[in-house]
Amino acid sequence: MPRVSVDYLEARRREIMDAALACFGREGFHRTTMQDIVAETGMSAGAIYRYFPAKEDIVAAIADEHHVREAGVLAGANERTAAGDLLRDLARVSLGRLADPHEQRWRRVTVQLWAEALRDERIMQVVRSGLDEPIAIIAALLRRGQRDGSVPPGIDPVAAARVCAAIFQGLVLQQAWDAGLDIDGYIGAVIALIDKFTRTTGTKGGEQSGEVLANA
Amino acid sequence: MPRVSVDYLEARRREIMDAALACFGREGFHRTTMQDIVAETGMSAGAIYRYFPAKEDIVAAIADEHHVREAGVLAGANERTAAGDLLRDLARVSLGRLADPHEQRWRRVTVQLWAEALRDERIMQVVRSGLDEPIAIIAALLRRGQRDGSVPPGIDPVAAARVCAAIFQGLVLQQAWDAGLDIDGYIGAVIALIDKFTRTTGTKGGEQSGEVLANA
Amino acid sequence: MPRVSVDYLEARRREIMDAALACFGREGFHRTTMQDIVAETGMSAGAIYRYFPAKEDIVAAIADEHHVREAGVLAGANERTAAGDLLRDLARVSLGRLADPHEQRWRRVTVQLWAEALRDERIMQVVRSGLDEPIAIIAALLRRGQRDGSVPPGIDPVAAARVCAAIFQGLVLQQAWDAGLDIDGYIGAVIALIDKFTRTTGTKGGEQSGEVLANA
Amino acid sequence: MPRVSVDYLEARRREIMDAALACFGREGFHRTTMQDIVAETGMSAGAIYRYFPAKEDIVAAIADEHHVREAGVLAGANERTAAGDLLRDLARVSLGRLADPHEQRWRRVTVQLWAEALRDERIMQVVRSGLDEPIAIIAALLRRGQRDGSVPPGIDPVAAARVCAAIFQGLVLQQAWDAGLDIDGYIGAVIALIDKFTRTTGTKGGEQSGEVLANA
DNA sequence: AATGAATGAGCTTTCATTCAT
DNA sequence: TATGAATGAAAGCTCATTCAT
Repeated sequence: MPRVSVDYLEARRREIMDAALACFGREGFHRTTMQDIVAETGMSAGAIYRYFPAKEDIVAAIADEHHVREAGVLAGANERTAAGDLLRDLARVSLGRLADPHEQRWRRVTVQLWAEALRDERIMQVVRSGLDEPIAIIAALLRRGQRDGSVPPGIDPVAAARVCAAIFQGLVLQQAWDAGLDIDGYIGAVIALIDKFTRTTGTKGGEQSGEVLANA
Repeated sequence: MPRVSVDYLEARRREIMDAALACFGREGFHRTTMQDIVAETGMSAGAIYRYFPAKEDIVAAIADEHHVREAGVLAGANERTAAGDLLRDLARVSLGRLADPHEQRWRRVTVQLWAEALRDERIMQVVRSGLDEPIAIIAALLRRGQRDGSVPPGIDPVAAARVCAAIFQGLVLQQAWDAGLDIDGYIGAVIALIDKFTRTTGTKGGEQSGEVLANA
Repeated sequence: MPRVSVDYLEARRREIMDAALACFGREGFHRTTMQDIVAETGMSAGAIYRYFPAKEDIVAAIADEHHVREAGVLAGANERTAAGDLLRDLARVSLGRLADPHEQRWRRVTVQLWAEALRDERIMQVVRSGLDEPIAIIAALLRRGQRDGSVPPGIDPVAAARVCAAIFQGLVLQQAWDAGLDIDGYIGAVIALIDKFTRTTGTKGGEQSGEVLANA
Repeated sequence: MPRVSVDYLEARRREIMDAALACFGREGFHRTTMQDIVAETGMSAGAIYRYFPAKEDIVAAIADEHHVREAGVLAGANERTAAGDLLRDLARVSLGRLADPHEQRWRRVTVQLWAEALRDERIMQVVRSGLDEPIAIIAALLRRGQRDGSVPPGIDPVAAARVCAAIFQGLVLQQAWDAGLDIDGYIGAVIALIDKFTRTTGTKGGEQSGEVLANA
């Protein structure tokens, strides 16, 4: 019989992660001290260690949550839509999400995680699967497009998928550096690129609604 | 009259920066201790402090050098070549450079710098000008292309330039995570994209030599 | 009218002390945390503090129990038996008791108490009376032996009693370090020593039964 | 080329160990904080960590030194003297050494090491060889005595050697508890015991000089 | 009465930097 | 000038104890 509800424990964990997210975004993982997180949460040091055995585990938990959030975006991408339409939708949704001010806190932490992955295998696995999964999905989508003729043949689908991922990553980075970045303009340029790259199959590319994806 | 020659001082500075680069690439800025750098150089702690007043200044010097190296790549890009050709060359040269094994050490440090910029204004200025300058150059190039009809109108040149930069940044990141990445494949996909995007002006896109740029 | 019976309270106290004994034997007083004891008992932290106001008091209670157990062994030693016989019986009973596997848990804790006595006056008093009482009993016994001629004159009875105590203490220590120690062999050597030291008064030393002592 | 002489480094290490010895004797290993040792040495925390990588290593170094000191006492015991004489000399020298006020600091630490051995394998090995080596030496000596008839047959030499070790250990413990203990009286009782136990071979036991042992 | 989450002082250890030699 | 031993503030983490529920 737990003295406090599972919800309560979850809420506490959330509080800590939110506080850590704020601190990490501000100062980075290494410059953020446990005291900073203690101060941000208003809890005591001991309380935090009840939920996370070490500072490192808070970072790992942040990395995991990051991954879960990113992974959700691509969840509906296997639909039977035309490749070009799907690509456009993916671009609109995944890039468009960066415009949400509620998500802004995560941008800076994402970049920190990229760097941290280089020296922490645990985080590397998380961020790498955060890259490999989208690449696999997009490559499959491009392969399908090549079969139905909407995507030019003679292009390595995986390499092209990497480019798509890069277009996403670059925006994350640029927006982390400059929160005021014109994301809609960026999306416009990306859509234009896709339009040129994929053969439109009836519907006009630039006017697609984003509703092909379930969880927009 | 200086006791030791300027060359000697330069050489020592280089030694320190090389050692720091190795350490930073391995462990990141924060996990690298001055003792690590001391051990890597074979010098004494005191000697290093004679060349850099603080650890932070070594990082800043690394950031500066990083910027100088990156900036060089775009130096010859203002030529009067067709926009599409120039873009292809830029892609080949700047992306192709990442394949050079001698440059590999820098990749991991570059990603570290991206993260570090978020909390160090000094580094932010360096990395941001490392982004803004290419964007300005490419945007100008695209604007020229739009004027001569080789680049589609109705696209924000700055936004499109950002996408180009993102394509570069994403590759840097992906290669930092996986040194064995297929860079040539990636370049192929990028060139294909450019081919679709720009109207070829006589010469066939995919066969351009990279010699338009001076310092390849 | 008490809510719970005295027996119940006693039983819980016992549980705690048993758990503490197990923990202390394993990890020592200082390395044992209250959480260890909580886990070992299966009770809550609060419950334990209801029975012992502080960790220190558990240690003190253990010390007290230790003393009570040891003191019992010598209880019947004032009998009017010949000094040599009594010494032999004391040796057999007090040393022989160490062979009891049920008592093994206490050995390691005994050594811990010896060390702890050096910095805790409360424990010092307990362990010192655990030494002084046997010394007084054995010294009296030797003095009696000197009067009746069975023990050599010209020997300080207290010093000799200290040697007897040492022979006991040394075995405790050696067995704490090595639970597989040959205790019977050790007892044999001690008996041989006593045989040489005391003049046998009719009965042959080595064949004495241990039943002179009441609580064997 | 070391900046400071080896002697200097040795001296610094000594200082730390002396300070630690004082602290450990006063408060035990666990209650002694690094700050205590810092204060006792007058050095800084960092300075101490230059000589010992962890607090545990100071304890281990103390244990090692303890062993070296104890081992020295038995070094000359393989002489061709009569077993009884050798035993008496061993008793006089090893027990007598405890009377030296300069050695008093070690007594309390010895008892701490006994307890610590129970939960630290590294220390266990040191203290156990500090027991096993004397036992081996004394057992050999007793075996020799049994061959030449000066020691009673039918006694397990190893068990008897354990008893001798116990007589030493017991005195260490009792003196740790009470620095004012009458050591000479104790030695007298031990010598009397040896006299009864071993057949004197010409010289009268009680009058032996302690000079049989080289390093008294 | 019992619980166990919370507290926070205090622990060991690290490391950028200094400065006597 | 170069050295590297020394500094000491500050880091991450622990754990005896409390007290709202």
